[in-house]
Amino acid sequence: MSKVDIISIAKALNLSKSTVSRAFQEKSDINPNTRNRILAYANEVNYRPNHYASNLREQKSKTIAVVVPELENNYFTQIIKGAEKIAKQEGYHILIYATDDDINKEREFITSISNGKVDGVLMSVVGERDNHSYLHNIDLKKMPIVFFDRVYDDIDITKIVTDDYQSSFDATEHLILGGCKSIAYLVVDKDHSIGKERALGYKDALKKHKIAIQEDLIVDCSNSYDENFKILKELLINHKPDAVFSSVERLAFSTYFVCNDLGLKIPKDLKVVAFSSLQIAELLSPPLSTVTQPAEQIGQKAAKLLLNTLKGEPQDVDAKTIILKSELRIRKSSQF
Amino acid sequence: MSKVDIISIAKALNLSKSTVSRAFQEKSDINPNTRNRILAYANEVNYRPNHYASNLREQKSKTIAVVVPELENNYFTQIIKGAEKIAKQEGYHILIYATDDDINKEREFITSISNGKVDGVLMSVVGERDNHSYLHNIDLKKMPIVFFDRVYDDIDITKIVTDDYQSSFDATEHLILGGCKSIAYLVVDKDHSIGKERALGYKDALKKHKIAIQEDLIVDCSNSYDENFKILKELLINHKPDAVFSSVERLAFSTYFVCNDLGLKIPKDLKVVAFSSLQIAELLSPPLSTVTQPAEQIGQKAAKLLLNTLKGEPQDVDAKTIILKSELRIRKSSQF
DNA sequence: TTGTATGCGTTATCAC
DNA sequence: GTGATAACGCATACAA
Repeated sequence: MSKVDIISIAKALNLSKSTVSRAFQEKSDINPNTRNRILAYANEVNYRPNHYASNLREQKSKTIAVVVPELENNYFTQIIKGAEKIAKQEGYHILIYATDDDINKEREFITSISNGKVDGVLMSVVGERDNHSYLHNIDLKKMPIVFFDRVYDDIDITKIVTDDYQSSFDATEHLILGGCKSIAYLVVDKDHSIGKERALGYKDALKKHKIAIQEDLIVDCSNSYDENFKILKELLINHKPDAVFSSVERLAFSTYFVCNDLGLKIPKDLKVVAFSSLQIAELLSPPLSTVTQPAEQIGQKAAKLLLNTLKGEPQDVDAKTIILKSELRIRKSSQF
Repeated sequence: MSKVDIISIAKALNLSKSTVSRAFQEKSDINPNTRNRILAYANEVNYRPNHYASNLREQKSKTIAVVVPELENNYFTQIIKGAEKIAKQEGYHILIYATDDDINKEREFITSISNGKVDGVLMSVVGERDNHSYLHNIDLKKMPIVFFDRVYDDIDITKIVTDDYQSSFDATEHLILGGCKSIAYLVVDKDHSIGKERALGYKDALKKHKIAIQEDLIVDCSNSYDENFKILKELLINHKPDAVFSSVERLAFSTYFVCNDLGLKIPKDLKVVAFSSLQIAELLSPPLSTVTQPAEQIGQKAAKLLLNTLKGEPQDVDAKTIILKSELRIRKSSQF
């Protein structure tokens, strides 16, 4: 199989390579006949335009990156699915990257792709606590970024978030109205914007109902499954909360495991509500009450905004931060 | 921010662009001092090598594609995670594509990336029934492909699979030994290599124990959740199997939903075992017995083999098809 | 060790 | 409507 490029095609057909190139462009003044002749021959010799070359020439790769904290989470895979759907419509491909909540990985990845690997980025960031000044070295005109879900507030770009404060407030109030007096709040990174927003909703709901905020019940967990198991076991044994509200899906799973271990019954001994987009929440034992974010919609919206930017359409300045609504789905784990 | 490339750096430092270029290569006879001088300046002006250009020049993109049937499945995300881990070590990036079990999407994607978008591909294919002759037009020397899990038998490339026949046999025998006489087998695409392998294990286990194979109990499902719900409801009502063995995770979920709908109790009224890598299988109601494939390991192995090929290392001819072992994890859903 | 020159395969700008 | 030619930014063979 010898190299087949526009030059070899041109030679075979006694044309110039410019004409051949033109045959593959949408809009160009080329004779329909010659175009067909070229297309037919190209098909015959199985020609594919060379991405390396056209990327260089056009300074774009028709690829966008999606950066998420973790892949093994329905929420993020649904977002990716949503983004992919939109991207595909426009002929874009998706580069995936999981940061595992490590700011170094985030920085290294964004930096490494910042000159010609992708045309733009959708990102849910690692954390605010960490130093994300590396972003100042990125030319956001050249490689636009759209944040979703977890964002850096101080970076002035388009952001898609959900109404974390309100959902959190509602979920907490739901527990209070059912009679809970001692509600634990689980978080992975207290200093993170999302953790903070959600914590605020939780606290304000407590305040509204005149329940004292106990710092002992605000539990900062880790990324290690084993550590979390210990932390939560300690919580349930020593502080005996009557409910757990988890701002992170997997901490709810850990809570279930700890309850099984301790012989605690959900919801009798402990109510549980969690941020989660798990599609089989209904099948858990017991079915898990969730704050479910519109994951696929987030992915679609984010991708649309990014692609609009890439197309050079004017940024909708009034909509720098877009807020989508989550849904509180009450199931047996928080039944009274 | 004016354009910063090796030429502008060269000018600023009174060097030639080749020298500057050399500073960024690992092995090149460049004076350590000049290299440091270049690196320091490059860092100062925030230079990033241009991927478009170096890709074209080197005819590689340091990117591999991972093609999976679906993203919203722990099994595949774990595989991606495994592949990503290996890829990252070698400085490769990952392009993700979900085919949604549509051969057209598979063909279009593979074809579209086949000239310079990626250096190689890891793929779990859509199906055998479908015409996959498009692969003959792909230059597998130029863009090597490694199949995993679901493969096209007739394409002679490296494949990573699990011991589907044996796992299926074991799972079925487990149900028989517990006293089941009427075991339904759920599959999505009967003609698919995996479906066939798994069906064979199921049938041979029945044969060994002198249980007649009933075609009515071999149920071909679809990709639509609603359709599957109907199909399975019909199965449970009209054929009253005492066990269900699902070759696909999500069909087990559907079975759970149908049982809830019909008021059937698992495992009392129906035992369930399924191929699944769900990490919270234990938390389902009831905990789901699974045949669990070594997902992350598959991803790692596949990536390693592909990267070895890309490095030009000799293919291990004895290992064209690598078989990894799955694990039967018996939980309450198939307890007697 | 460094500089010069060339090409990777396209697309775009001109002429014709 | 078509052809010649110049970029795109980098990496290498070769010369110095």
